[in-house]
Amino acid sequence: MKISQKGFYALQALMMLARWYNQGAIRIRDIAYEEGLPEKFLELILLELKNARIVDSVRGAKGGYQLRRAPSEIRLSEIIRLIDGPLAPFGDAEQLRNLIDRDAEHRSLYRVFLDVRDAAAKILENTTLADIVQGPGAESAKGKSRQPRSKKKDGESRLLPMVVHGSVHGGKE
Amino acid sequence: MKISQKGFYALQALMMLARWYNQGAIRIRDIAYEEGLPEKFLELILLELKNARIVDSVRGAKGGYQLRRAPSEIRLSEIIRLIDGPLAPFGDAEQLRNLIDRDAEHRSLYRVFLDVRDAAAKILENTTLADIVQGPGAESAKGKSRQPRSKKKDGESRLLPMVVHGSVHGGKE
DNA sequence: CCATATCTCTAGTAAAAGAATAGAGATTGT
DNA sequence: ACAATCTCTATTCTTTTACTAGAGATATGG
Repeated sequence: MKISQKGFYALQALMMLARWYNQGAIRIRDIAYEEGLPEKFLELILLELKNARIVDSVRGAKGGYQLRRAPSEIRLSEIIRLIDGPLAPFGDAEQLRNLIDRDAEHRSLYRVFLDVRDAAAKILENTTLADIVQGPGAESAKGKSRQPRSKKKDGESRLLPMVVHGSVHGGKE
Repeated sequence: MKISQKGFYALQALMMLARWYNQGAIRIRDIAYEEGLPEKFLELILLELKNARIVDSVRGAKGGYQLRRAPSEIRLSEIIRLIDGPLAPFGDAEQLRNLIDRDAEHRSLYRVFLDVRDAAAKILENTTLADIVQGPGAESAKGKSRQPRSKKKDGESRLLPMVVHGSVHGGKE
């Protein structure tokens, strides 16, 4: 199993959305800027995550993206499988199980591959976005509560809006 | 970590060499034929394995390849690292450890990646060629002794020589 | 010592995957 | 209406993967 740059971008973006869970939609541009990702590329990634029903979009002005489920309900395995394919280091789990049954000559090698994939799956199935972020979306069993995030200074993003005329858009204010 | 076709070919070839451990050199052509691998490609792979001191070659007529160490001394991790790179699903272990120290924002994600790589490493470091073959090279602690291999019928390979005028070349007869 | 078998080594190449970029279209807020 | 956003299709550039080709070096056997 290999996590591509794209897969890593997806995870970064989702971590950010998890931190802002339940606080309204965030624009692609802001995610790209904050995480330092190529905007147009991120666009495609978010679209893919949307089609996979992991995130939701709000279109038009004041639009953006948000998680469709709680961070604790989104497993890393799901994201990685979507973007980068099977967790197995060679082929996929089903294929490996078939080969273990049918190919006597290489059976034990395939078994090792399957063991590796099971080990990876065990970790990634049991880790959710909530486990790897701190912030609104973080209340799982495993996050040992690390450093609080640093405040960003104000640019033109909607992420830390001035209090001048209202709070964060999308929050049920 | 992803095992490429090339990596799989390497493992197949080495498994075959392990089965024939201490029984003399085997020609590229025979390995390719027996395992159904592209000969010229396998040539490059074996060369790489040779430069990495995993196999040894005998040049000239009656030449071929053989393992340089006992199958029980050749770990799958070594082969996979050589052909397909680091076992980590993203970057490599050292890089991940650095990022865990320095990148507070993504620390816990990197930690998960490192956990996955450690799990894979644990398996692959502890599995040797002896564990996945049956035959002369198989005497480890874990192989649960599976089916004996099927005999091949005689073509023009040196693998099952006629007893007509001498035994297998390279054996210390 | 020549012919043949075999490994050695350097190039090349076609296809796929990876990592974006571009731009027009659809929707919504004001 | 108009600007801000997401939506979607296409295109491009680079790297990696998976080979293939062929000349060179070396050993064996006769």
